[in-house]
Amino acid sequence: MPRPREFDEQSVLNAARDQFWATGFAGTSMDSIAAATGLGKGSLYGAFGGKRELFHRVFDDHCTAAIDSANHRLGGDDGQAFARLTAYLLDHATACAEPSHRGCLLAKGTAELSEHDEVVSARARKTFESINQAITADLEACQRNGDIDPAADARRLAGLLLTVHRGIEALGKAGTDGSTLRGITETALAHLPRPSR
Amino acid sequence: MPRPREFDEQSVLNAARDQFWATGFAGTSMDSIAAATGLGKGSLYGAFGGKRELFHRVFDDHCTAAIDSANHRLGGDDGQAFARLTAYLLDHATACAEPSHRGCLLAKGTAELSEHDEVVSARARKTFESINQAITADLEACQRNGDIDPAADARRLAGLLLTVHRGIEALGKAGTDGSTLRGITETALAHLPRPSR
DNA sequence: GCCGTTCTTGACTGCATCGTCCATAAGTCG
DNA sequence: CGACTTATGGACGATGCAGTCAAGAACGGC
Repeated sequence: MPRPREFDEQSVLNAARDQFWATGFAGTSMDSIAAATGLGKGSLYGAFGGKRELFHRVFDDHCTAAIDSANHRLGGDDGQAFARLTAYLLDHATACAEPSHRGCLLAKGTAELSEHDEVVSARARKTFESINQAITADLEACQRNGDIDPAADARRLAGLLLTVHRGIEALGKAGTDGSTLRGITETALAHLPRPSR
Repeated sequence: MPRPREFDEQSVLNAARDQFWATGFAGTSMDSIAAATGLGKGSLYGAFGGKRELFHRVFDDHCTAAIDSANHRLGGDDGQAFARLTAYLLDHATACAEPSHRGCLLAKGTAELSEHDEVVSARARKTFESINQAITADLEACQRNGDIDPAADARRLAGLLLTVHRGIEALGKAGTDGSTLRGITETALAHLPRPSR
């Protein structure tokens, strides 16, 4: 019985995400989002509630996508676990050095809002934890494959690699070049404990 | 012959820094800075030029302080280089987990503005490079002291440790607890190459 | 004491912004 | 077809914002 929505919710969320991504939360106006999506502001407020709620929604979707990507890229149990880990981290280093790379919305949003918005910080924390688990599972597969010392604590190593992942993001945002970022990633991978054999 | 300034420039800069630190560049108004310092807006504009110039000034001072701190904490050549490095990184991990820790202005400013402000990104890049050099020098001292494999590439290792340093900052902002952050730091230090002896 | 120079204060301008409201359009069910 | 429910789009009000300006205050030199 209701009148159906005329817009595609997902594409509106994508447009909003791009705006927040480019100019941050405080730097983005609802008017600019309305202009970017073609919607009237009434529709925006009616559908999403307000600026903060809209951001939460976008942020949440983005975190989910990041977790899915990590699980997808690192999952599997076919003897290629170490190669997958290497590719995951090196691709990230390369992507972070792209001039067009806007920096992870996860990082930007956390930096800007986590201090004042518990919703954002809790979501970021859970996201990091999920990515950590994905890396941990991959490292455990590496241990079964004989690529990593089975005596090592996979979870601690995963924490270190996640930290490097986030640090690469931070350095990339300052414009550090891609070969440097890849070199750092390679150094991190090279110093993982190998089986003593 | 001119009328002298009534305010202390440094304390005004500190107040402005705290405002930017707490609410970011876009989220901070010149009115709030004026209120925090007690100055009229005319004085602010007269003394510093404008919002962006004021931020640049604050950011620059903050970067200088970060570099000085790294040099001071890591410098020396007395056989304690490894202990200094450990303390530098562990203290940072502890500080990042403090609820009151606002996250490094360097990280927040870079995340928010580096994409659109070449002055900020260039300054951040130089700051990272300077800290990298301080860590490199310390690692070279470690090599001379026999704490690190002298065959290792100190500069590459320093890049990795700087990345971990920045990554800790990012995780801390999401509220990761201190023991986890210290554990990651310890893991990073533990996997540095020791002399083969 | 007087003058010129610089600082201070706060009012002011013009514009951006958040969020609301309402008249209207577009559907659905009976 | 008509009534009802929901979406739309733009105007609107209130507030906030960056930056300017003018009138007066504080100082050093003469």
